[in-house]
Amino acid sequence: MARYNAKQSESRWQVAWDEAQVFATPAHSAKPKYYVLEMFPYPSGRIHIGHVRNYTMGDVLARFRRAQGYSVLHPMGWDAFGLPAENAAREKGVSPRDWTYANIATMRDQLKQMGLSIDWTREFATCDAGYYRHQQKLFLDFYREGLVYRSEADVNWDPVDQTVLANEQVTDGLGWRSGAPVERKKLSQWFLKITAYSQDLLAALDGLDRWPEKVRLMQKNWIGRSEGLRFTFTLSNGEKLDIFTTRPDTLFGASFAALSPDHPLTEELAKKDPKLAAFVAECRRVGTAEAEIEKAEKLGYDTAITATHPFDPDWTLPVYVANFVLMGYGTGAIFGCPAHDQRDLEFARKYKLPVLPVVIPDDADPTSFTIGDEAYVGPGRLANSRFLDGLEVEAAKDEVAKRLESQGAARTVQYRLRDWLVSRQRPWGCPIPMVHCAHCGVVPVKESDLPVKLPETIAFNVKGNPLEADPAWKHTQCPNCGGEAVRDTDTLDTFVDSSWYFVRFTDSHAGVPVNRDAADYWLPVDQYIGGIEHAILHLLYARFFVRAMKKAGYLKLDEPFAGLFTQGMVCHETYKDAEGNWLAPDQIEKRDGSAFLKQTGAPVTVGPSEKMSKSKKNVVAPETIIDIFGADTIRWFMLSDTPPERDIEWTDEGADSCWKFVQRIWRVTSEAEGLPPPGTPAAGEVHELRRATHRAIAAVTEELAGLRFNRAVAQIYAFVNAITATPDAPGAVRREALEALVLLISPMMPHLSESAWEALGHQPFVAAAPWPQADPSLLAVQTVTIAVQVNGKLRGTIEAAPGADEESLKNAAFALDPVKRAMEGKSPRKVIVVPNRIVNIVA
RNA sequence: GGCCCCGUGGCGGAAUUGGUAGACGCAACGGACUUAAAAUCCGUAGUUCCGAAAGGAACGUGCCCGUUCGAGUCGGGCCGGGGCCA
Repeated sequence: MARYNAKQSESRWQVAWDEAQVFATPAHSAKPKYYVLEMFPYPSGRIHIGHVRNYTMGDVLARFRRAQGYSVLHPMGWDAFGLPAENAAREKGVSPRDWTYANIATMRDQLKQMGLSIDWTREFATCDAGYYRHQQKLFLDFYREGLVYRSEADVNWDPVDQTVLANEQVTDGLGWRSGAPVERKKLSQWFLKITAYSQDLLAALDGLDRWPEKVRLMQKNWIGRSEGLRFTFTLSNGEKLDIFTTRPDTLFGASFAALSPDHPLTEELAKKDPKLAAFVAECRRVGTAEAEIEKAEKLGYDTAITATHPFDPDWTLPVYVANFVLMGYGTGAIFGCPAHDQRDLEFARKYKLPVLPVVIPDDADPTSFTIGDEAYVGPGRLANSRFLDGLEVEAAKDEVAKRLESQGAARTVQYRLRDWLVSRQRPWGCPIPMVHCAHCGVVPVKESDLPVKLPETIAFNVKGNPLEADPAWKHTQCPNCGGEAVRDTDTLDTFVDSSWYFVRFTDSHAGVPVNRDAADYWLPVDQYIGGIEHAILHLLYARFFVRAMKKAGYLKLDEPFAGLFTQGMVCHETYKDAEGNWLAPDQIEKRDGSAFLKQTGAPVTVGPSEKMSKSKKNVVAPETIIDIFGADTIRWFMLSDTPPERDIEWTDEGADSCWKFVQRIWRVTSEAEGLPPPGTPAAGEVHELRRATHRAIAAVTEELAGLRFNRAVAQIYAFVNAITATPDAPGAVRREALEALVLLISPMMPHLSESAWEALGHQPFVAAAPWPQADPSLLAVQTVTIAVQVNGKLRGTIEAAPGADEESLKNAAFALDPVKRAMEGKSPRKVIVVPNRIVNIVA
């Protein structure tokens, strides 16, 4: 019998599926719908192994649900705008458009070689004008709905590259490309009003019961709801200062008040105080990332103004401008209680301000309790706080709020979530469809003039944003007055592109952003699969977008993704030579458990397994694996052993063993001679292989439905072992087993299973064959093995019919030799019998 | 610092959710087939101790304590690793 030739078989079936349009999804179907989606890739150039893992999982699910009788939508597209294309353009002198589309062509080919059951008729790239024109329309609709606004905002400014940087592009205060110190700069920017949905985005998390708890928690923390009190200080210069605090209970521990450097009052004071102006400028030198501000040394500037304590007209607090107070949070002004807030404490220590504890832990002595280097933020009772003394923290908060409400204070809810700044000073993105007119101000582009297309050629030999430097593109007429005007030269954050692509897939060719019928039918996505790195931003933005699109009349949907699965990364051992240079796996050869450089035989240090990355060279190219073993082998590897949410380690041995298993299945299933023809009933035959078959069907079905691919794989191994262990099973039983095997592996190893299906005498396609059904009568066990314990220690087992009565089980247990030995000189005090499980004799 | 997750053979991992710990796979070892190798097939295998052997005993899921007839699973405390927010 010939070995299975994966290469020939795989390309043959890929062509056949394509010609027969097996995976094209009809717009309408009487079947129930199932929308499975993997996070679409950025077209970086080649598929990497993380993509393989992600798309294999999605494809298994798509094929499984299709076989179960669902109408499955399983599309693919390209998250095609973004910085790498600009870098390639700058470095290689190609156009970002050509570079991107060439990458897409390569990667599409690679995905097809994986045998993914994708409806390619729905494919699009976000850099297609046919996609982003609709995004521009959505932007204008959101503008009309009041969900888009323009505002001054602090940005991280790279003075060398003359560009705005995202927080992630700033490391240790330096720009990631230029290495220059980043400055804070104010620019007029476009915002999406995600905070209009803070409460809804938070509350709706509870309903996402098919999301990982971890992701829901991360989103919850990100939205960051906190309840607090807004009240007013009267200042010595006669002004009022609004304060927000989550700890009104600590008001008697206050030792200062502090303003943000960006507070309007600060700006006003700075006009008359050059030293303060200099201090503010100094604060702005740090980037905008909160973590960075947090890490920076706490600095303050004493304004010489004082604030009157709301409960004591004779008690005044110094008012500082402090670098750690954020204008974006609360009112941009705080009162500082050093004893119970770490930042306030650091500030107070530096400026020698009093630190008075007012909350005493229950187990501490109020007279001796002092604060050292750490603020006390735990529970306790109030002290040193006049009328609050003795109250618990929560009661004290209430009491303060109650008393201050008469002075105009209000209990308020504050969120950490900020509005979404979507302006990017980048040329390879979706142009913002707005025009700036000297007479009319900011004017939306007319819908009939959409799309605002990117220029055909983008010049990269300029400082700053090439769109800004392109007069032909930039200058236009005002849609309002027809006079001279300029386009907004910013483009949208690429997270906007990925916030609604899953909607577009429901009808990628519609002349409007959303075909309402298709969207209503297919959405929400039933199962979304992708990396945990998108747990916060992408998923939160998509959730917001669906709400905004609903408001604009496009959708009736509440949540975009009913089910979410976050898969783990693919890792590999790392290698270094004697000089500490990283080495690639294909440069290494292993002998007797040690590693050597292939070329020279020099010893190699084997390091820990880490996420595959170019910098550590521990990458394995999927196309190489597919070339050697075929797609089914790499797919099987991605599903085996490691639970899908955990990091998986790629090993050559593992790949070999998957390849061997492909061949084993081929051997087992291609021996069809002597079997009765397809369709021969096995019902009525009694054989242990029949029971094994139906147990396997039941188990694999359950594991696949729960996305526990590694356990499904283990069940299939066990099933194949059962088949080879019973070579003389009756023909009909054997046929039933082999057909079940082919059907069960078909979502995971689609090409092999088509070939095996054919070898078993069937017409193509197994990909269109229905999922096997387990016969419940064959799942019932014939005998159960019952553990027998003496004092909780295992002493033996007994075989019994399921549901055997307690008395006979006890008798059988006591009859066991090891039990007799263990019971010597003792008498049973109690016997616990758990039906079908265990007999435990307590002596 | 707070919150959350994880810790099981040489390795990846199972364990019906409190009931026989180590399924399945990798690596290893023994055997069959072969001139030989590869491939394949059959078998062994948690650790330690006793025994010539058949077999038997003790220990065993990061550590300590607890609840229970019974704990990988539940509770408390610690150690180690990771994540998110500070």
